[in-house]
Amino acid sequence: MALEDYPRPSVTVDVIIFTLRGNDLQVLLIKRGHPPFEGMWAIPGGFVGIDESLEEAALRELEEETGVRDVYLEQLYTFGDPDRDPRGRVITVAYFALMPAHAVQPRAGDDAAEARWWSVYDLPPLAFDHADILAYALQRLRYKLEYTAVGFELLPEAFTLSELQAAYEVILGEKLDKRNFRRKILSAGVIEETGAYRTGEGRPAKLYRFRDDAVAEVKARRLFP
Amino acid sequence: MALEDYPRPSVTVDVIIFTLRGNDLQVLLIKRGHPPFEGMWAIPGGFVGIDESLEEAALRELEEETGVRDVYLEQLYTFGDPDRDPRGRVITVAYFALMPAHAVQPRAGDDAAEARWWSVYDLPPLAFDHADILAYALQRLRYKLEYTAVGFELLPEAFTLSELQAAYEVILGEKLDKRNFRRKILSAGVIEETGAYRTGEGRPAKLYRFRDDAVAEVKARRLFP
DNA sequence: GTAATAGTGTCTTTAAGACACTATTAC
DNA sequence: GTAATAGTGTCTTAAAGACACTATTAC
Repeated sequence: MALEDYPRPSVTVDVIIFTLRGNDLQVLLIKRGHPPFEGMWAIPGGFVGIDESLEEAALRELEEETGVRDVYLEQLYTFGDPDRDPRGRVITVAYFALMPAHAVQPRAGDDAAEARWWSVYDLPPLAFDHADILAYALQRLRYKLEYTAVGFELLPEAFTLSELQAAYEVILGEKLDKRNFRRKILSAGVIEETGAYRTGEGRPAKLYRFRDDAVAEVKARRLFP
Repeated sequence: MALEDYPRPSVTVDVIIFTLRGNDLQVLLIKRGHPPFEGMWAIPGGFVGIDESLEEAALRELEEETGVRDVYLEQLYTFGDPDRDPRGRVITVAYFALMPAHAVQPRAGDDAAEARWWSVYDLPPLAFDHADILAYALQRLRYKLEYTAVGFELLPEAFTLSELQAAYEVILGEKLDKRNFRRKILSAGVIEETGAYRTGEGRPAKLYRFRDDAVAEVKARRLFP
């Protein structure tokens, strides 16, 4: 039996793009310029080219929306409910991306009337099943934050420990103890001083950078030894 | 632009079916009865029906190969390299399933000449990119074993602590300390005595069962507090 | 000096990891 | 009794979590 004998679904990639702006965790959404769900906000995405890998398609969409290519990108999950798109059978492979806010000025792509950042804590109604996809992406981001060093992907190259702590607090949605936070992050050996300081109100703060030679994954505590 | 204006790939699901047999971690493979890769071993799978969700397709494949439906099933990853299938563009959504060995007698499905269990530690050459998929599935299984209770899905309803420990050892590929293992698993509160004993050679052993009301996920040790 | 933010140390509790012997059964 | 397997406890070390004050700057 040949490939053509089976009905083929359409396949898209959707890319949830997270960033930190103004001490808030935000996500890039586009306002749909065409039906279905015209005028509603949606996760940016598009069809996978027939000669393009899934990751290439995700990188292409990312670049179309943000002009940026060199960021953290990870496959999240594949959503394939038969009725998730009113136009027909569309399976979407969701990715999520992390980028520092300064790196990017959002642009509206072809199909979008408008593109802007939204706080993950104050989202508009979303098209398709995109609310579910975004909720899952946020859960995964929080989870990874706790046992890997992906958090640094959201910060500029140099940052203070207070800024880093604030980033963790806004993503996790909880307050952290300053002394424990510093002890743990410094003993993990994943950051180093740049030698410079950030001045402003109050005492100047040491600037740090992420060490990309650092082994950034911590062994989960085993449930069973 | 309508859906039909974009070229559509074929979409399949592949299901990596793990079990424990004879103190070995094994996986169900089928011998391909048709080209491409005719005569080679492959992960069971098939095309997604046009009105079928991805999970339904995976459950259907699972049932075709094993006759079993009510087992642990989890989406693993979606593989979509443009040249992973010589017939054309085929994207596959991989799932993995865990089942106790006694539950199942493998059956060859339509496309398969033969189906049998293989030790994950002694696999034949595999068709397509299935060696990569299987390696990734094994990595994920080991990882999940350490911080969730999925391991029980591979065991019969009642088991002894020695059997449970042997299962963990064969999956993780390392020896575990008996006293520490028992202390940890009992204090986790995820199993309970059935009241019965297993007799055989040596001292009879208490039988346990998994408590499905148990909260079976342990907080990973945070890299950052 | 005041306001604002950076930076620092100790104690308690909990879990991990190393380690060796006794108990119960069939024969 | 012997062979075979089940079952049990303690000590040391490492990390988590709770907790409050001093240091440095701009004004």
